[in-house]
Amino acid sequence: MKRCGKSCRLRWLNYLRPNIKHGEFSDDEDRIICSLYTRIGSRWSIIAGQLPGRTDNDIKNYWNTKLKKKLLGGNIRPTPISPFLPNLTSQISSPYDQLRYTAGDKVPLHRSYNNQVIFGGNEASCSSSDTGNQLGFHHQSYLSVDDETQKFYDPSKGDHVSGNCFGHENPLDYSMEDIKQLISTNHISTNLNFFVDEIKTEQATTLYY
DNA sequence: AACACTGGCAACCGCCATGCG
DNA sequence: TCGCATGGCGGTTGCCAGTGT
Repeated sequence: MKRCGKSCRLRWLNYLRPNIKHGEFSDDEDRIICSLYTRIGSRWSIIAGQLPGRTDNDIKNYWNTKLKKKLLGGNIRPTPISPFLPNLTSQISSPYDQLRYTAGDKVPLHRSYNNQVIFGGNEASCSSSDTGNQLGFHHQSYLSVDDETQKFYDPSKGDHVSGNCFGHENPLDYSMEDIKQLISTNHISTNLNFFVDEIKTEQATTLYY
């Protein structure tokens, strides 16, 4: 057959295997893919795990060829200016982010909340510390999501905070438009990757979930 | 009709992890 | 512990059908 074992295996896994779903993705599947992508980036195998019958390859192709364009209208916009945020005046502390921001720039798509930066569901706290570190914010505390109330919990206040950065009461509630906005910044996976790097190098000291 | 261009998708590549003798 | 085979994964390539000129 002029095929190596690995190639055959791949063919089986991605195409021939029973119960593989071929054809159009449903709106629900779109939503799940988008939601997970904004949270974990291009971890296709994990995303595929949430979509029975879909393979990682399938989802990767779908994202790259259709979904991304569908969401962004084929136009990946440059980082927009968020109306939420104050000007950055603090010192940039991360060499990483010096490539992206300079003092006085505005930070995209994160609402400043008592010097906290918020985005993204349960990752809010890690993202806030991440982004905060990048941008040189000085955090007094972090926000975490309370599993029972599904609200952010601010330890510094000892209280819950309603809503997410898109104004939804449930911090885990995102519309497609929200996700579209998040992705369009082309910023999220970078943030998460940066944070993962911090974990790897043991620079991260606090992680809430 | 012929050619160029584009988009979708299966397949490939390279790297890393794991299992096993 | 080492070396090899295999598996898993994300990024990329190349084929091909459809579309435009």
